[in-house]
Amino acid sequence: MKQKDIKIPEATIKRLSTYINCLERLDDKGCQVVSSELLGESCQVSPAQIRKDLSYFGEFGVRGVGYATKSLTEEIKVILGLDCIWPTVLVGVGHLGHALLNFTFFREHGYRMVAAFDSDPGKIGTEVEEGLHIQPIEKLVETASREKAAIGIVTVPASSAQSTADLLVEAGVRGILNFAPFKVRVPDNITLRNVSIVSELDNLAYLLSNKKPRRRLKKKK
Amino acid sequence: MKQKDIKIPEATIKRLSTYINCLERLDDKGCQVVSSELLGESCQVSPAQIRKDLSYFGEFGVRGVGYATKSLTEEIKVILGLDCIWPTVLVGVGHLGHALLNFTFFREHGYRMVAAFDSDPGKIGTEVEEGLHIQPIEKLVETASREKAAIGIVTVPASSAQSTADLLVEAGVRGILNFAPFKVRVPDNITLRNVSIVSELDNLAYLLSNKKPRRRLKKKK
DNA sequence: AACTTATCGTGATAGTTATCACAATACCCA
DNA sequence: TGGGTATTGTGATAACTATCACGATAAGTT
Ligand SMILES: NC(=O)c1ccc[n+]([C@@H]2O[C@H](COP(=O)([O-])OP(=O)(O)OC[C@H]3O[C@@H](n4cnc5c(N)ncnc54)[C@H](O)[C@@H]3O)[C@@H](O)[C@H]2O)c1
Ligand SMILES: NC(=O)c1ccc[n+]([C@@H]2O[C@H](COP(=O)([O-])OP(=O)(O)OC[C@H]3O[C@@H](n4cnc5c(N)ncnc54)[C@H](O)[C@@H]3O)[C@@H](O)[C@H]2O)c1
Repeated sequence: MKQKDIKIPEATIKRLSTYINCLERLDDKGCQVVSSELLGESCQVSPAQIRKDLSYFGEFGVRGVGYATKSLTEEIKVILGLDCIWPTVLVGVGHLGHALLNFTFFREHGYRMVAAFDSDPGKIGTEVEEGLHIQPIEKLVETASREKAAIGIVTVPASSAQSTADLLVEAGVRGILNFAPFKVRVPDNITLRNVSIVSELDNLAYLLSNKKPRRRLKKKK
Repeated sequence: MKQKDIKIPEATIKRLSTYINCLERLDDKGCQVVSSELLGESCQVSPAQIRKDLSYFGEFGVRGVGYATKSLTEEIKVILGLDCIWPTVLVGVGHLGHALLNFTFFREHGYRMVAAFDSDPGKIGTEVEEGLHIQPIEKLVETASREKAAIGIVTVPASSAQSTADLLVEAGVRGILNFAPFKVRVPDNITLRNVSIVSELDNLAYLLSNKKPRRRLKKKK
């Protein structure tokens, strides 16, 4: 095991999250042991990359054999902090917010939606999910801090993103996942991640418009 | 202007997409000219990074002055291929698909949703957006190729992601944006991008569980 | 026209991440 | 029990990306 506190590449963390998925699927197929080669095949990552990623955190495999599917899954969950429940709140129950609230995957993977807020009076009280009623934005600080929400998801329009983030910080959340196309500012001790679906599509458009049939990039100089 | 065909960092492309956003907001505020410093301030990127990103594609600024807000916006759109319309189809009109279809941002930025498909007979014919009716999945190849769809968005369950991607390829799309948590395989000449919202949250969970109050990362060795 | 100021464009440099290659070693079987 | 095989864990290396520092230069000013 390497020592703690060396910098772990962000890309490694992203891959670990996908490994869990692939491992669970392989486990469903009856695979009790996986090699880095097989796992790599299944999640389209090179075997060496997988071993390197894991080696940042310890030794989880058996040389000559591979990794025990179930226990590796658990180990990775521990690494990512998914072995506990993260109380989460969502602000802005519009189209996207509604989709996220109904995304069962989250619940199955360590996140618990403890409250949802919106500023539209017409939406207050609506049940968006088993036992979860939309609350007025004015209740955010009170409710979120009472529920000890650790994560806040922002799905309000860009123009309200900053004020929403401010409320979440006031309520004591430690991390914010922002879907609005606006770069909000938060204090240093708050972890912020932006998800830009538009950028993903734009990236696709870029690749398509610059890909001439069969052209190969990578030309040096 | 540097020569074409050198490798552009993917991160650069992602940033260019966000620059457009910030530039449009600055333009709304009446800023006709922006310096890399001001733009950097607004989108939380270092001025040097912005200049470097742009320099991959040409010289767009005026030394001692800055960049003309409007024309830089247009230039970046050309770089990303957003100066034309991308006919796009979406498959799987569930919670997420519905949100994406109603996301006006896309329409305003060069993407035109030309068709939406689902396998649920109960959904066929429903109007999801001005003039856009859900079609049966059996019509995908016919409709998408007739409409010359270039991009396909996959929002079906993971178990159907591969077969959906196969249909899109058959229909002649050139790029696929996949939201399902399954690594689909496509031919070499198809551009594929995966969007993993779960990974984003997991990344947040990781950062939160490893951040001790006030600890500073970056310790060497 | 020379001088000043602001800010760009970019080569050089530092830092980060991925790939490679192989020593280490657990299991299997005779 | 010892030799063969498969597959890990990791140091070294290569590739990529960001940062820095400064020369270049356009516009305004005297
Ligand atoms: N729809 C998508 O597919 C999609 C994709 C990527 C990003 N986004 C971004 O996500 C955000 C939401 O998108 P959407 O399509 O769901 O929009 P939407 O208009 O459907 O939903 C926004 C919701 O936020 C609520 N709201 C507005 N101001 C608020 C405030 N100050 N406090 C609390 N609630 C408030 C509104 O009442 C509404 O219910 C936007 O910033 C959008 O750019 C959406
Ligand atoms: N909801 C979210 O916020 C969210 C977030 C991230 C990723 N995702 C992923 O996006 C996908 C869709 O999620 P969702 O929440 O919208 O699910 P959903 O069940 O609400 O929607 C899936 C839709 O796909 C349709 N469908 C199923 N099989 C199909 C097929 N073979 N061809 C065409 N249509 C088919 C279904 O009829 C349904 O309408 C899933 O893979 C999910 O993991 C969802």
